[in-house]
Amino acid sequence: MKRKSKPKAACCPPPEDSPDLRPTEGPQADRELASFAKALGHVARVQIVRLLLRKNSCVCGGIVDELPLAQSTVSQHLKVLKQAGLVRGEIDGPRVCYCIEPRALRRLRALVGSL
Amino acid sequence: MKRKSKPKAACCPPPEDSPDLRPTEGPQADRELASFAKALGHVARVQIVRLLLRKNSCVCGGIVDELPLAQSTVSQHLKVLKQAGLVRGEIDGPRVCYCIEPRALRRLRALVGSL
DNA sequence: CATGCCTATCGTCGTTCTACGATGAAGCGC
DNA sequence: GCGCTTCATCGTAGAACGACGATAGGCATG
Repeated sequence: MKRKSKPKAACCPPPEDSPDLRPTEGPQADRELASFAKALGHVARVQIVRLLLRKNSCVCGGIVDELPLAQSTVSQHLKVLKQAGLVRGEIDGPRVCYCIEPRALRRLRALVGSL
Repeated sequence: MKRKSKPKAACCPPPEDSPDLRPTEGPQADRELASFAKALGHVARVQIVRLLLRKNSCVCGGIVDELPLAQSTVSQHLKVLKQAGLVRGEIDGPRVCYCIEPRALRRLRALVGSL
């Protein structure tokens, strides 16, 4: 075998279209929106999200190659995105596969749409 | 006359529906989105935006009464929102009338929608 | 003109963010 | 097992943020 021990077709789950019943207004929604917005409040993190969307298959730390930032800095940005729930990381052997969390993205769109 | 010297029906312009031709991707769009997101990356500022939307007529510093923050702090948050282009302030006699900038909001929705 | 209200700005203090290099932990291949 | 790659974490330094009180300016009212 060349590289990957397990092919593991996709670490990123399919879109899945559950309706999401949570309200888009009220104090809780405000906190949610602020949290998402804060996570996206840095160009590097927006670029990471865009990168993960473009290659809908998830890139690992190949993100580092795309950004003019040190590996540790990128790792920190990924941590922020992960804590905000926008991104998920899955361990795949020696590397980590990051991908967008579609539910969070839909939630964000709903919250922004409510403005 | 009791209070206001000029009735001045609305300092907030009508919705106006110009198409907005700017792209929703690319480095410039990333910076824009990050800038908007940063401005909304604080609960108080989300609440201010929601407040200004609810009373579509624009409240002035009555915002201070609605938030558990000092007047100077609210003023700073308004400044951030204004610099991000999300909000506009118009001087109306002794007070200042703030209102949402609909174009910015639509732009934000478009940018988030492109994710 | 003097007073009072409303707002912006200044100065400050503590916290958080952003970036980096260095170090550590985990897994794969030889 | 040994080394290599990959990623996270630590420690640090400088910048930016968030909050406040105090202060200053603008504009109505008296």
